[in-house]
Amino acid sequence: VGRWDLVTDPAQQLAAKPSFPRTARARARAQITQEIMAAGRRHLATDGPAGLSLRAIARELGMASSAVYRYVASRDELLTRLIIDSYNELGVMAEQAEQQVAREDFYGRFAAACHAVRDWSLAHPNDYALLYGSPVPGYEAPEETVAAANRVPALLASITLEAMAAGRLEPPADSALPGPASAALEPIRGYFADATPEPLMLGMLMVWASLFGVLSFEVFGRFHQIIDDAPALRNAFFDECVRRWARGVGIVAGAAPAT
Amino acid sequence: VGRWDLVTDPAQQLAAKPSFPRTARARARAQITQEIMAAGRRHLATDGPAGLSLRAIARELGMASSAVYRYVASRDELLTRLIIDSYNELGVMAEQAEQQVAREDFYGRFAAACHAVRDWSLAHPNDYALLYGSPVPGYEAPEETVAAANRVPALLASITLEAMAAGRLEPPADSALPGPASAALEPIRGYFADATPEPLMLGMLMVWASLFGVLSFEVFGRFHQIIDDAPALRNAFFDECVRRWARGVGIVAGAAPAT
DNA sequence: TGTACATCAGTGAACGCGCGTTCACTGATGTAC
DNA sequence: TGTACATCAGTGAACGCGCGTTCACTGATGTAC
Repeated sequence: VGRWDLVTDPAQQLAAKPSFPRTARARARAQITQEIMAAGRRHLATDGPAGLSLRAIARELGMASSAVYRYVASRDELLTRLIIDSYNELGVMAEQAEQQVAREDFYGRFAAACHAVRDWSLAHPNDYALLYGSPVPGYEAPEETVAAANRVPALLASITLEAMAAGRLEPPADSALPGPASAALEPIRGYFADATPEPLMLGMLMVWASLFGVLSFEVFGRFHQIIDDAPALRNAFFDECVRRWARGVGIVAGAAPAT
Repeated sequence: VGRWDLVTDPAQQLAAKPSFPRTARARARAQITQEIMAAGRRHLATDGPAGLSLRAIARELGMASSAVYRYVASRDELLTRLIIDSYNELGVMAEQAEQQVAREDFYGRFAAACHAVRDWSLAHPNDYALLYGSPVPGYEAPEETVAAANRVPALLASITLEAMAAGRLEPPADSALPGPASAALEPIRGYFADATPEPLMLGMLMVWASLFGVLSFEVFGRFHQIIDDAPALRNAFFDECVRRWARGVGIVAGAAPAT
């Protein structure tokens, strides 16, 4: 199914460092590093990325501000690590939820992934803002982040592509893309099999963007006084969105599974 | 067409203050106020909302930092005014573009509005971030902003509703919403005529969210290495998005205008 | 098992910077008679 | 038209706060022989 599965395994990333700390020092180091990250995420949650401060973290952990530099090279490096962590946490959430649905229930898998993304986003609004909100001024995300960032779109795409391979996509009556629109997809063409129809590729991109469009609105409070705040109703609204997104790529709820 | 036209007229807002400055003092005041706002937007553009600083603005205008307080009560007040200004600028852009299309060309009007929003967003990425990016930590947008914020969704909705009234909507085969999804729409029901089908209302919300979802991705650089960076191709991609959004609410390109 | 040396965590002071906001004050502009 | 008073713009110093990062240093932990 192409290059989508380039997605890095978080376990693999950790394995880059010696797999388990042997000495007391190494163990302490691992633990404190984690405490720093956790404190960082807590600060993110109250002050936003611009307010993330090494000094504040040091204060919270009861150490001198200079001591943090034993664990983290700079504020930007900490940001990068927090970003990668969050992307992976979100990705794992979505992948696990999707795994628990019967393989041939493509709509169910799609919906499970979307809902998992939403649940994580609502539960971690500031981590969400870090990933999908305004870029942090003066901070340029390094390439290490892209693999983690791709997990969710890769998951949604692979569900769709598997459904297509299984002949279970209800082809939406989309005519071929006009030339320039087709050319616009050039950078990602390599990710897909040649047989993948371009309108479907475009549909997948739109699903991805729309999903995070709706979630941004919901997480950032822009649905206030527009959609009822009650969680059950919000959820029902989102359900309808999922249904339409799925339909947009030809995945239809309740389509007869292979018997 | 309901309450959508509650939208405040920016001219009206200005008219709250004496319409035209008579004395030299008043004229100077108006001008300097505008310079402060302009400098504010420039700073927003380089440092983001969290970096908006009254001192920096004062420095840029060559005045003492305390002098700014003659014009602006606080940093938050300045933020609010910048937000309202930006919303109105964006709204005016979209409305003007939409106005230049023949009234019975509903798809054209819809597309013109979407493209105008996009053009403004790409031209003013940091103003865009202020309006549609992460909320500014510690800042709560006051109610005065909502009227201005509603201009764009109101415009898109009114195009759709006019098309419906003109019998020019190709009704998408959407079944009625399930109960909870229907209940979720309660807060906005009053904005629409009773005859407005609920799936259409939901469709309009999704258009709104998806539009800004795609724009956030584009403005914040998340399409980099995914969609070709060439402006013409980006534009073609967006065109396709517009087509699908329009179709989602039953507005079809090239549908025969009334003859 | 014991010792000598290297590594590393953590300290506290310092540098140099920025911020929002207040306050007492000067001097110019506007207004009422 | 001229004068007396009120209004307002703008100053500069100050308060109290925060930040990232560096540096020389102490003392504990790890390692090679």
